[in-house]
Amino acid sequence: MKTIGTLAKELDISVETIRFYERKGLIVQPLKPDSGYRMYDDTHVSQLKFILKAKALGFTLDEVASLMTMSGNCADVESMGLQKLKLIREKIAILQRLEHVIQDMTSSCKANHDPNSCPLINSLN
Amino acid sequence: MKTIGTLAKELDISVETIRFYERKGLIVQPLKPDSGYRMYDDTHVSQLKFILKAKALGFTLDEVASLMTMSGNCADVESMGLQKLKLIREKIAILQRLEHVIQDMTSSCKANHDPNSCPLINSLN
DNA sequence: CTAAACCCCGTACATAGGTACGGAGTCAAT
DNA sequence: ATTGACTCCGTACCTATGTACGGGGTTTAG
Repeated sequence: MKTIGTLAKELDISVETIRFYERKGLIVQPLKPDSGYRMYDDTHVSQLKFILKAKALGFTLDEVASLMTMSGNCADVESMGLQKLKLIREKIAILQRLEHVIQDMTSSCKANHDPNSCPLINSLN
Repeated sequence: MKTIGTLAKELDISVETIRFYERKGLIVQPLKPDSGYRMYDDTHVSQLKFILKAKALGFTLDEVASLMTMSGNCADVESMGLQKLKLIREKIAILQRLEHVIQDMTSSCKANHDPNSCPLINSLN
């Protein structure tokens, strides 16, 4: 059993973040003995690790909450994963188009020798 | 000379957005004759188009503001473009890693026939 | 002339995911 | 027993980019 500060240090997040997740309903408030202090055990640790991993995969906190209640239904989980995958691929496509546009623009800057004009700016005009 | 509503419609943005850009210092408040109404001409139109194009390339409003004052210095503009390019490429790399991870996870969901466990959830635990 | 449509300004609200603050209670070490 | 570190709670604040509201003045069409 550890206090919130110890847990926070262990997971490398802030105390406030843990309390925030609790308020959001992502984790249940743990037992608070006489002291009134939250006391956490390994169950809480793995719950929080789950949240952090899912977050790292790009799931929003609301989605993480869904994932946690969904654990029984693999099909639902898969569908959520596929949806996220679609979103990720769309984002990649957009960014790659931007990459090319800006690549071209900066290349023309590099090739430019006219001090009185900037091709990048010009292409925005 | 057009009023703010006409301009907004022409650019397909809201009146509030134009006023917001003005407050942010991206555009200068235009002349306001007797009526007190903002009156815009083609200069304002092209300024706003510039902003919208730069925004579409992923520049933040603060960066757009810099770009607008930077127009004389092509090297500075290029450097900002390159910086943005770097950021875009980093984002792409992260998303591609995520893409593969989630792809693998959902694939193992599809291959799963155990109704009592979900590989995606398991890999988060 | 009147009513609808438009514009003014300042301010509050929205999102997502936290972060910070302040006053009070508790715990651990000396 | 005191001191410093820790925790409690509720609430306000933060970023970025707008959006919405409300009470008032203006313009324009009929």
